[in-house]
Amino acid sequence: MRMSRYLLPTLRENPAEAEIVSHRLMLRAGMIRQSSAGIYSWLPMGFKVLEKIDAIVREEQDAMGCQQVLMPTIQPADLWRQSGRYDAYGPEMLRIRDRHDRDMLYGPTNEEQITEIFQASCRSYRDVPKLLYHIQWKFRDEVRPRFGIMRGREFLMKDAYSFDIDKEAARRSYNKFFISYLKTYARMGLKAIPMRAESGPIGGDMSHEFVVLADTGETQVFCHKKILEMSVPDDVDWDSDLQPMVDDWTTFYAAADDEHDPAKEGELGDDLVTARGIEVGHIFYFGTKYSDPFGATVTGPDGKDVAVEMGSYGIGVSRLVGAIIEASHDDDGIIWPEAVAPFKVGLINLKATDDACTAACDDLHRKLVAAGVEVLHDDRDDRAGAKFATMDLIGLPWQLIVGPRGLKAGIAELKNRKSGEREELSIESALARLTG
RNA sequence: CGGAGUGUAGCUCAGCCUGGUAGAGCACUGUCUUCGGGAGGCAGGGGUCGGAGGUUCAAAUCCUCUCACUCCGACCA
Repeated sequence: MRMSRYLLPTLRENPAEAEIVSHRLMLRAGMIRQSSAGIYSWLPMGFKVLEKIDAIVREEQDAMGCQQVLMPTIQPADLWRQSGRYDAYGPEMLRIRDRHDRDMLYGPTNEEQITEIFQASCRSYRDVPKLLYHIQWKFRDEVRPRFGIMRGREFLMKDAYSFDIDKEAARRSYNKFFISYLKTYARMGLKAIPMRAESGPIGGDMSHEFVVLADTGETQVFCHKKILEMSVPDDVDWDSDLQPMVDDWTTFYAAADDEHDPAKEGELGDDLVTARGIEVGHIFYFGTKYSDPFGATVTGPDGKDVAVEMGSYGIGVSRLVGAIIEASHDDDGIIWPEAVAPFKVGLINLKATDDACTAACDDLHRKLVAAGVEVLHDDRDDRAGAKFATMDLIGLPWQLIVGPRGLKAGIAELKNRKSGEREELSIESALARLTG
C-alpha cells in the first residue's frame, strides 16, 4: 500500500480528550475517529488491526471445535422477556421501537438468542455437546464510556456458548475454552492470566477472567509469580482430558483487585506479584439459567428430557486493540506484535524526488507484495525525519529504509521497531530477510 | 446517576474577567532555499467562536436555557 494513497490521518499532538496511552496512540496513528461518546469509526489502519485480531480469535475458536454463526445486532424484546432480563437489564440496554411499535433492542449479549436457536434445532442427547460462537458488534449504554475503544458503548465481541448434557460435560467444554483462550492471547503477543472471578448464582469454581498485564491497565492484579512463567501449550489435543492442564494454571493464586484476598497474599510472601492489568476475556458456566426458561432440553438415552447445561465465553475483540497497545508501546509510538501488525514492513523512500531511489523503492514494493509481505510504502515527498517519526508512531515491526546515498552501494537499512536495532545490508539480503 | 470541567480552524490552545473588524503554533495549498531522524523564508486557503433566546448602538466576551464532549466515583468484554 502506498502511503500517498492511504487514509492515515496521523496527529503530531495529543488530542486533549485522550487520557490513556492506547487512546492517544490510536488517535494519533489515525486508527479511529470518535463519532460520539464511546462510539468510533475504524479507519483503514485501525480496521486492519481489528481484522487481524478477529482472524486469530476465529482460527482458535475453529481449532477447538467451536462453530461460527452470526446472530443479529437487533433483537426482539420478547426474547428477553422470556429470560426475564428485559426488565432486569436496566438502562444499559439500548431499547428501540420499530415502525410497528414492536419493542426491539440492540443486543448487549446473545444468551437468549443462541438458546432459542439451540432449542429450535436440537432435540437429542446425541446433539450435544454443541459449541457455537459469533463475532458481532454489541451495544451497552455505559453510563461513562472512557479510555477510547477500551470501554466503548459499541464494541466488537466474540461470544461463545456451550451446550452440554450435564455438569461434567459442561466442565469439559469450559476447559476447552480456558486453554483455547490462553493460546489465543499468546498468539497476539500478550501474556494473559486467568483469574478466578465471581461466579454468580451458580457458584463453584467455573468462572475466570483473563487479564492482560500492562503497566497502564485499569485493574490492580495480584498473583503468584510462578503463574507469569507458565508457558502456553501450542499443540493441544482437544479431545483429551484438559483438566490437568487447567489445574496447572489454577493452582497458583491469581486475583483482580475486587476479588483479591489479602490473607492469601500474605502467605505468598516474596512470591506475590502485584501488577496492573486489563480484562480481555471472561468465561463462565451458568447451568440451566437460560435453558430452563427457553425449554432448551434434550432427550436423554433414558427417554427423559433434561435442560442443557450452558456456559458463555467472551473475548473483547475491539478492546484487545487497545490492550495490545497498552502492553506494547514506547515514547515514540505503537510497537505492533507481528501477528496483529497492520503491515509487516514500512518501506521508507528517503528521497521521493530522486528517480533512482523511487525506482528502487517501487521495485522493492512490488517484490514484497509478490512475496505476500504486507508493506506500507511511504512514497511521499517529505522530510526523512517526519517519515521516521510517522513510521515509529504507527509501529510496524520492520522499517526498510532506502535512500540515494546507500543505494549507490546497493545498501538499505533495516530497522526493527521493537528492539530499535538498525542494520545496513544489501538490498537483496534485506529482501530475503523480510520475505524469509 | 452523583461530583468536577470543557466547547473558538483538522490538532494543541490564546482571546472572555474589563463587550468594539476572530488570533498563534502545528497541519493544509503555492513557491523558493533546504533535504539521511518531526527544516526555514515568502504568499495563501480554512472558523455563522456548540446551539437557541435575551441584554446592548455593538456579544466569542455579560445573562438564561439547551446540546455535546471529557475527567473523578459506582458498573462492565
